[in-house]
Amino acid sequence: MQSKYDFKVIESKWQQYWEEHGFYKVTEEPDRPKYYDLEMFPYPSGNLHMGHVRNYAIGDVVARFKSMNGFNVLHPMGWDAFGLPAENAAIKNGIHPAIWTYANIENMKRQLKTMGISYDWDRELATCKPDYYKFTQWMFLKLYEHGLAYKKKSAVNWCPSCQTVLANEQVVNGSCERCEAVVEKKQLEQWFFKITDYAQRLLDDLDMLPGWPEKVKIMQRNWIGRSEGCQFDMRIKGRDEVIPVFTTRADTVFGVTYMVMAPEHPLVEEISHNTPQAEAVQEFVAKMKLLSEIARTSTESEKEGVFTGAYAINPMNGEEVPIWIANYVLMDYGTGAIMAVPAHDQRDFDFARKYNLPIRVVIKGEDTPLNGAELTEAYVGGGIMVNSGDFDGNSVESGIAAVITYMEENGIGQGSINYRLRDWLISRQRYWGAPIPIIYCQDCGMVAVPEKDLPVLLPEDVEFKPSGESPLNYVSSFYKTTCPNCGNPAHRETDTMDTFVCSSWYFDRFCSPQESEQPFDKAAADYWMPVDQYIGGVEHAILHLMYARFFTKFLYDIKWLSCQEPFTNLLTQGMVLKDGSKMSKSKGNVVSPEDIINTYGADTARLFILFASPPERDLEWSDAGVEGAYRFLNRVWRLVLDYADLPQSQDGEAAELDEAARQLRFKTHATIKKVTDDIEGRFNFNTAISAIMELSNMLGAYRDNPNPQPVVFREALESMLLLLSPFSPHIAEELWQLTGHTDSITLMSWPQYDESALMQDEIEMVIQINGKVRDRITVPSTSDEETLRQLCMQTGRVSDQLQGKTIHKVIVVPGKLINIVAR
RNA sequence: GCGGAUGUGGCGGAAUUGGCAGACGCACCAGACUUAGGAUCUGGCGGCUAACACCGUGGGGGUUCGAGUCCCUUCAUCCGCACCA
Repeated sequence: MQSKYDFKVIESKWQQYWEEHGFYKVTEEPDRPKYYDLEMFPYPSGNLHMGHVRNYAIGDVVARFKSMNGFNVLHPMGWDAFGLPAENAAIKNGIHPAIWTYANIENMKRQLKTMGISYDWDRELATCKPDYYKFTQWMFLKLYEHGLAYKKKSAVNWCPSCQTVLANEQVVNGSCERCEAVVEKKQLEQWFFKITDYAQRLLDDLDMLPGWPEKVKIMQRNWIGRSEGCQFDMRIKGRDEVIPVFTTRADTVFGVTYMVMAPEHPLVEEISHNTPQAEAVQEFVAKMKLLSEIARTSTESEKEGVFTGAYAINPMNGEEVPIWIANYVLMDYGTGAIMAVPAHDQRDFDFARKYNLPIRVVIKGEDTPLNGAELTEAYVGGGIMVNSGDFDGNSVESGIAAVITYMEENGIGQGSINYRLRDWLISRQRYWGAPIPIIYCQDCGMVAVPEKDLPVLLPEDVEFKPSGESPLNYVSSFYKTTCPNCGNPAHRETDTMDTFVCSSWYFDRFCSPQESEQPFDKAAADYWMPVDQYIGGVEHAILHLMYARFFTKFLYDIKWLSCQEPFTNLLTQGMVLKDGSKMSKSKGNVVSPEDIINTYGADTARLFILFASPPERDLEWSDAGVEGAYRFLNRVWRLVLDYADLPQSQDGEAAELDEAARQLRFKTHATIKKVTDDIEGRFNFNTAISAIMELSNMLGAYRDNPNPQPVVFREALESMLLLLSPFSPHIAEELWQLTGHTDSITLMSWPQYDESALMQDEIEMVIQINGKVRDRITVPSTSDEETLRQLCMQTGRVSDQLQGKTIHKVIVVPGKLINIVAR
């Protein structure tokens, strides 16, 4: 016998077998329970990395496990194939993004296939293919039709050195991730999706997702950032305009001593015009414009501002207060202007102290001074309203309600809710994305491309240069078109869509990826959706998962989907680390999955990565650990080959089991139970694998038994292979065949444990004295408490320990321990 | 600053409901087989001990017959958000 099993031969043999027999192809079967198991599809960067391996290994265990448990499992894979790296490669190396992308997909698919994952490759999709992005454009049209896609002027990240717009993700600490130039803000006409219309539902429905990690839900809640308060108008002294403000602290409205507008506020220029402040205001506004978003809004940067020369009137008490502009007020939250209450808001307090603005206390807490000058910091706690006219005496809570009611009754303002969530900017001035299907006609204005004209195809012959504009601007065959309304000359929108748009509905497409007339077949989606288990990195906790939820709700509203949430259960896997930090080229600590699979095989790679750590946690890569996994599979190999010629299992029980056989049978069924619970209940694959190792260890020990009982042994061996098969499917298939089976192990049912095998006649119990383990006794499992009390006193060690002590109490935990409390 | 997570042998980790701390694996040590071993098998392996005992889950305190697990407090590391009115 060879000392090492030949994984190369075995793995390619079974991969070929599965493929030839169409093992993982699925169709809707209304009579069977479905299970949609999905891993986040990758960006085709060119090579699989360990994070992918971990992601897909986890997903494959789930798929194979569910399949063996009778579910009709949909387990597809595809490519998030639009995106910047392809275009950057084009700029740098002169390779067309499409060629680069498809070559990468080819290579990654090849690598993925060597992993032996149970994908239905017939459903493979790539978001950059016209048959896919046709429907990404369809999604845009539907949103546009329902008023949820709109265009507005907006500040975007602009890299002055690359001469291009950057996505938020490409801005690292205020600088361009590629050239490290400081990113500026630039005003551009941009397309947005009105995700804010769904803010409340996106927030509320998080409660319908018990299968999501609490961490992710909290992050989404914070991101949506709902806050309740009220909005009211401040009149400007001597002018007709009013400035609306939003506050969560209506109870402090009598403490307003100034107000602040964002420097970008549209009224700033108006109100400072013709005042002595005009010049200072213009200077300050100009200065702010030059700053990056980070430099402008960071908590670290000092608060700065200037007086506008204008005054506002507090509608509650008629007081005039100066209007300032300052860096700490943001144009895109609330109304872009605030009432400032320095006594009860730390930011206002800091600002007031710096510019010597008055501070008036209107909430009296315990031991807080009533004189603003004595405050050392803003008082933000609870207390009683003071200096607030008729409202004095109210608590913070009742005061907020009372002030809002008063405002509503007197037409001053009203209760209002604000969200931190912003609309989703989907425009990209890039080539390698789905073109936004809009046409501009001189006569008709903005016209949506009719559905029948989709897809708006990306032209192939394009010149790539970093110009700050979409390369599509320079392709006249694309740019120039005719108006679908009037037929006059018109031009196309040249922005393409953010790739997050493409990934917001791909899980729907997987249900029926061949559809050419519609994005997906409703019946198929009704059968498969929602995704039962979604698995991927936590880095997508907010953006991708929020956008996908938004799309799902929208598709539900327009009656294309019947589920309101796309992902019932979410597993966020940890990172794969090497030497304590993330694998990266710059650190030189990258371990290549392809090398590992070549050296040890896919079964070993999968087994190690699942064994080393539970899935949610970060995983420290260990070459020695991989060796260990490989050794284990070789032990299993030898163990099975040693006994491959055992007789087939017989019906019914073996006549009489000796003690060793009973123990082995107990272990077999205990392992089935443990592995099942670990996979199903909590995805703890590491402990599931360790349980299989224990069973294999016991089988190894049993080989020395002079009187082995073949039926029990065979049951143990076969159970071990079945339990191992979702983790390391190739070796399990091969050994299953070698033990005389003709059907693939993939088609077998998951083993069921026999409750009666888990019954033990005798159990070991721990005896504690005052909580410390002093002895153990083996007793019949049926012993009653009284018997146990007596038995435990009789052991030598216990009676020694009890010398000279009085027993106060004896606690019996059935099946576990006896604790004698003695003093 | 706010929010979240984690902290257990030399290492990765286990202990699921308050009940034997350290399963399983790695590394290491000893032995067997062997011309040989970086293969395989057997045994050992938290600290301190000759042994008994004692100590031990980041630190301190508490609840309990009993705490890695619950409560209070504190430290460290990591992640997310960050002037959100």
